[in-house]
Amino acid sequence: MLKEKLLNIYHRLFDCYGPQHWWPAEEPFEVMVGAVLTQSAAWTNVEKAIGNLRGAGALSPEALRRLPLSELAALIYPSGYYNAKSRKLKALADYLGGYQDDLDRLFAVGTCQLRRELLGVHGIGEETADSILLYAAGHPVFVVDAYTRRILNRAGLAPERDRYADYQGLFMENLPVDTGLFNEYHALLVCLGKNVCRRRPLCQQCCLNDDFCHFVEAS
DNA sequence: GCCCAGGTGGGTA
DNA sequence: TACCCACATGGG
Repeated sequence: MLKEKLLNIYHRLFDCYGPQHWWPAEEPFEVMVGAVLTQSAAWTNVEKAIGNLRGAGALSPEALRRLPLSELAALIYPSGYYNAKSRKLKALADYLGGYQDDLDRLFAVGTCQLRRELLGVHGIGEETADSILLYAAGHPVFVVDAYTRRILNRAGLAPERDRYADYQGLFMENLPVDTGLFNEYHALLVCLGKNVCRRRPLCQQCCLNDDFCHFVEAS
């Protein structure tokens, strides 16, 4: 029942919005940087920050390690929380140094161990770790973000406990464990979240007025 | 001027 | 474990 609902929602979203081609980045390291910078920030601001990094030739672990903290903060200024995020990017770059910046080697680490390691890095929490696992490393883990929670709650499919792992389990225990599916599904949820009730949380009123019902409640 | 965006870490009870 | 708060820019 739940399996069918989740798959139904996915197919409706895909039919409406089409493939999302996530993550919007040119290479895995850019995905990792973007995953940190997008924390509680609008993606348009993140794009500016990444553009600054690229323009400064700072879009590599080695360059980030070499760059003074204050200069890094200045480059990522548009993404907000620039002091906090510059420290986070330094921590990420330091961590990658332990793998000689060899991302292929890093991504070859088992999913569970890699996730534990990522969570041990300052500034990488569950969503950021999973975004890196899925969109940079290609491991089949489902990413849970604010949109995912809101939409699931609105659909009456909220798990018993309001915790990251419980939302994640809902998808991973009821869908085929498939990187491509998880990639597209999460991207489509974000797309729906941005297109519906953009200026406010999903609510009773908007459910009556927008196309949210079309995707979720009718599933 | 106010609200919010693809969160996380640290402190406190 | 469960809250609370700091962290900050830019678009609607």
